[in-house]
Amino acid sequence: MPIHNADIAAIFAEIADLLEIQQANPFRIRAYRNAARIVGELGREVRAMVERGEDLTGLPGIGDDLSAKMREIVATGTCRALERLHAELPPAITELLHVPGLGPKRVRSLWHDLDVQTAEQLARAARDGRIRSLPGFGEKTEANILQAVEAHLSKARRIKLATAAQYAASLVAWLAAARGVGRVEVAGSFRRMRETVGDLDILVTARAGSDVMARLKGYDEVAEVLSQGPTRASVVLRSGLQVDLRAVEEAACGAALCYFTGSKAHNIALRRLARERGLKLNEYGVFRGRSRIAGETEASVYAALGLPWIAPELREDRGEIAAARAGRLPVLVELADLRGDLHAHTRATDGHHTLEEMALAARAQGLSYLAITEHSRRLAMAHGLDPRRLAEQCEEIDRLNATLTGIVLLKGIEVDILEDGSLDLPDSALARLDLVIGAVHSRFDLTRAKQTERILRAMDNPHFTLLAHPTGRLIDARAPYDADMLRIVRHARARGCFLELNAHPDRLDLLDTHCLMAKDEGVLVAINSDAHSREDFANLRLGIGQARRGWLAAADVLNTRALPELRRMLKAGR
DNA sequence: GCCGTTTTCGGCCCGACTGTTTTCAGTCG
Repeated sequence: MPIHNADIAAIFAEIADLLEIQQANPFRIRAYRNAARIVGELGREVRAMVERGEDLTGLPGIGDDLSAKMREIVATGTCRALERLHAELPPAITELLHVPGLGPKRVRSLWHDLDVQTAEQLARAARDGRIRSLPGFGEKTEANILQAVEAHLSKARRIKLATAAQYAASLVAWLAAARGVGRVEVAGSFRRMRETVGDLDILVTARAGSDVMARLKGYDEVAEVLSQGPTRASVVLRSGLQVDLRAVEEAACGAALCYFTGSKAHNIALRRLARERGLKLNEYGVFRGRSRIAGETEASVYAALGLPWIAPELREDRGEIAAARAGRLPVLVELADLRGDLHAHTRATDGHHTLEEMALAARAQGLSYLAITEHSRRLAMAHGLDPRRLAEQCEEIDRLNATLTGIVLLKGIEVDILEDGSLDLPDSALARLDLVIGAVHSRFDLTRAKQTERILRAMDNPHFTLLAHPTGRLIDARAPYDADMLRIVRHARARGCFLELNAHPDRLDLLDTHCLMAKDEGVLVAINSDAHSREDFANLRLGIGQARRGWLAAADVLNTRALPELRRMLKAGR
């Protein structure tokens, strides 16, 4: 069985959990957690690195021991350190660590004193009133545990960024009207534009005597108040979404925004940097001794640490601090840089609006060109186009382009890549188009070798220009198909093709790590809405967020080009 | 377990809130 990075990351995370329950050295635990994160976010396959004999200790936070364990896992599928821990601790006990409110100490005493090993046993013990008698526990704690484990068993998951945005908007408006409140900022993974968020972290600047904490409690979507103090509070909304609110004075706003935006790993790295300079960084500012030397703006905080401001999307401890120190941070692509959109549908297939309606909506979004790329005949459910209907649409586009101002429609197709790597329409039909997007919509179950070959072969078609939603994953709903993304990226480079970053909120595909890979390999990425209705162009901002997380600058994005240059680039690859 | 302008050992980010405690441990972000 081939070992993927996610497998290695899962083993390291499990070792960290088990060590935590054993109350091992916290920094040893952190080393494993850090390694799990590094491996999980790595664009390259560790397996391939091992096979090529590469030195894994070059990865941040990976030393001799962890690199040996990674090689062991690649070779055997497991590692002896984990097996040893399994012999010492019940296998399912790490699940308890993931119940909110339970940490290593409590899990340990629940196991030792009550023989609780699973979430189900925990719920039963709480219902039976057996937990309150344990030292350090009480009735209140027992009730909290019961509630938390029941919520845990009913699987409260991370929610998609676009969904979180809806909840955030109305809550922000509500809090902004509180007495004595200045700024209201949604921080956390939401601000870092992660594709899913686990909770909403909201920062407000507030004068003394502000009623913002009370106002949060009074929000009509609040189902439960988890904690509440003078400067921070946590509530759960009826949707199950947790909201953490933090209030600070204006002078600490920048430091608090840094702290509350994270990521945790980025914060730790910043604080280490501060210590190295004899400073202290916390959510109130940067301090030399007792005097605050920065904190009102984020830029002042970074400046005090000798760094330029770092965009939130980069704050994942993936090398951004070193890049900032070296003056090599990318100038990230922005929504305003997009000149056009290269993937959209109309009523001709499964879209909801006409050609003209889509064109006008794209123009209203500030775009100057829009490629119409319907599904091909294979997708019968979507009423995909055959050569005749495609030709008719092309004529309609010509007629429309003659009357439209400020926007140009391009002729395209989102053609199915069939199982053998051929395309669902004949070359004669593809030849007259401005661009051809190839997409995998079937047979997600092929082996890695076959799936990869299928896509490479499709790219070999001389008319192929752009690979749609390259991994095929649907966030939280469908895993990516198994394919060698590095080979695909390199083949795109060799063939003069491009990769799509599909901005649909369920897709956000390419992933951020693949954007980095494409950039490293010199392959341009097209940030496309895949719009099926006029409203969908708004999703482009999600794609921009994902691209920024992948360190892309405007020059790394295909559709930041003005139309004449874009046409030249599309032609060059064919 | 990692790492180095405090360097191969001895450090490793920092503070808020809760509940069970009579001064703080545990957990979380």
